[in-house]
Amino acid sequence: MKPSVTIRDVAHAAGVSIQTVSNVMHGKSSVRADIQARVLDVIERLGYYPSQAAQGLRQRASHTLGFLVFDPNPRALADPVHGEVIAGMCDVARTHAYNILVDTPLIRPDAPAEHFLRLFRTRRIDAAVITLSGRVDGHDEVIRQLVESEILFAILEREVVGDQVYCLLGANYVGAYAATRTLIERGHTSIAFIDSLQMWPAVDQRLRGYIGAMEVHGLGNVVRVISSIDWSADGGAAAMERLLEDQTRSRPTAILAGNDLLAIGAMHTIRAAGLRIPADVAIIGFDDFEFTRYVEPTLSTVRLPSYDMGRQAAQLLIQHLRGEPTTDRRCMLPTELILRQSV
Amino acid sequence: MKPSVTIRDVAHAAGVSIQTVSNVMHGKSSVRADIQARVLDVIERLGYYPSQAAQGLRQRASHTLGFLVFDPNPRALADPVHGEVIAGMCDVARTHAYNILVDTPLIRPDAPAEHFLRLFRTRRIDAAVITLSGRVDGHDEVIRQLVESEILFAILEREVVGDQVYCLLGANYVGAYAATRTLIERGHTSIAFIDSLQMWPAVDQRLRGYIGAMEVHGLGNVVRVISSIDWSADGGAAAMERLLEDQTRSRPTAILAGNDLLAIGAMHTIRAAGLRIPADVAIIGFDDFEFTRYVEPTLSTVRLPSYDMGRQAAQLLIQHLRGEPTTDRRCMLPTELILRQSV
DNA sequence: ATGCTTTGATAGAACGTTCCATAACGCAAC
DNA sequence: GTTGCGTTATGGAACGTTCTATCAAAGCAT
Repeated sequence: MKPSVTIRDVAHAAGVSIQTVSNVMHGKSSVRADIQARVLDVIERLGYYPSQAAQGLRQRASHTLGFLVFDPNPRALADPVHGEVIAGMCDVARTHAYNILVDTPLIRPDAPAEHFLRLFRTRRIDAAVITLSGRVDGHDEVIRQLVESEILFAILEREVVGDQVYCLLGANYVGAYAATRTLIERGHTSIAFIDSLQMWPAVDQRLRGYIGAMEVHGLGNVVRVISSIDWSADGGAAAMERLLEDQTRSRPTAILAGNDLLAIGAMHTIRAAGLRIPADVAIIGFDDFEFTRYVEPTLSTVRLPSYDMGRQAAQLLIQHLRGEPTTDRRCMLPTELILRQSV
Repeated sequence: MKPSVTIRDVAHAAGVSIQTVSNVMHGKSSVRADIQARVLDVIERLGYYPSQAAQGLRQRASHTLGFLVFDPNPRALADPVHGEVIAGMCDVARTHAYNILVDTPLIRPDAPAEHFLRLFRTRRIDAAVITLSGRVDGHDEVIRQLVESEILFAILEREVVGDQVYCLLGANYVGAYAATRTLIERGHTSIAFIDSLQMWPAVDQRLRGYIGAMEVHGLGNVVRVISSIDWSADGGAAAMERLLEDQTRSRPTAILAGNDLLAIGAMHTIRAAGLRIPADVAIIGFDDFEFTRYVEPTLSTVRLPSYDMGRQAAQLLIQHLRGEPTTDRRCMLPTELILRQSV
């Protein structure tokens, strides 16, 4: 490791003061044109890059945003949805000379938010995008601690009130409404919704969107909801079985599933029962997982704006950090209905 | 933002010197037990967290590893394989008090590696795990620049020589060999390999593993390779069509595909031709994409140790940074053959 | 020429930590 | 009571930058 070039070296080589070099780098104060050119030339020649640590120390800012996934599963970061969020954050961060740090916490039951808070307290990150996924009991407690710590963060798919909190929400209600309406417009009148017992706030809105559309189109009295025990394909398959076995009501001709995994499970059950998709039963999922494009028939779904959420969240946080005015603390981003063969 | 507690505050409140507090935090030099207890108590009470920036400045180390994806596609980070690597890195990093910074570069044709190098030069990261994916012409040039810059990094699925370079490789040869042997053991004698014209070093090894197994089992004269134009499912489907149309040779009864996307495309073609999987044609893919578990029939595949690669890479880099001896610069991790319904 | 404003350059003090060398301490041995 | 020695504690410098305030020079109207 060769000793690195400092601002002092540049100043000396260019025959100016340290401060002048700093001014040239930031363009804050005005510098005479010929001196500026000389300094820039020296910077280029010596290969000077300012030390991030020194800048951070002096400016009391790390110019780094965190992406923090609160999930006990160590592989949670591999979720493609998270990947899209990170990609969106990176895009925005890069244009503002910010960096992205990612982490999943070591969850200690007695202090669940400790690991996250440490990143703020040590001033490793200035702000963070936080998402709580997986089955953890302490979600509300974590949020409480984060809000209490007066830390700047954005949270995905959750309504949280706080002075320094931004909420990024997908338009789950609208998405489910549009999906349901589309099914109705195509002539379906018997449409069921596959829910999950495993809580996830965004899905409440999906359920409501489904119910809303049914009611508006005069189908409020045939609303039909069945719950899977979890978010797995197996759970979806089991729920679908119960739906088909129920002799008290006519077989649904269309399904809206709470997410794509439930949908894929339901598809297996439907075909195993000798029914055709979409001829006998049409189906729409939620989330646009990668596999929706590769199953047969390809699965229609409601796509969440994960990438845009990442972009928007990073944008808001950086604006806030710079003291620029930001739009509302609550930001809803549009979903997209993707129709494929299953409808 | 309330002013943060500094080491000076702690020292003052505990009636000791700054240096003693530092010693207590790091346990380097020995501190008398009663004083240690008193200092720890004050740290706890005041909520002292050392400033990462100040530590980094003084120690000339950021205690941060980068995960850098060289890919022109801004959403490249959303690739689940990358997600697994990140997750693995995070796990290891956390236990050593390191952090993970992720980035994709803004690729300037004249200076492709510039964006990465800047992260090192500004001492934002101490080392990095680098992966080059997607179709970029300048891959070799990037690697050349990185090696030349005498930077510490690990690279995935690529053989690179350099004093400060670690290569993390999946056992592609062995994986392909095992998959082919399994097919042969199940009685297949006409086995084709679907390759891709789009280069990707790891796949050369897969092809060789296939050929190797064929030759060892006396099938060297019926080796059959067909190339897709790219890594897409459509490309795989087209390649499979050509394979079926070829009247000069008997129809293959088993397929080994260069990756899962090619495999999924091939599956569509096979079924469209009225053939059954696996009864008429068995198939094994590569990479274990998520969708392999949800297609029908479920796809057998060779799983790469992405998560372990992330772990191992982070481990090696941190050891190197600490001056501890490391194992070989070239580290090959085992693949896993996952047999599902398609065989 | 004189005073007043503007522009450009600079010196010196922070920022919060760790490294280095030195000083104080306690205790046993002479 | 001095000497010697190992153990603990500390003061001051350094890390590389930016902030604040000051100062010199130059421009402009009177």
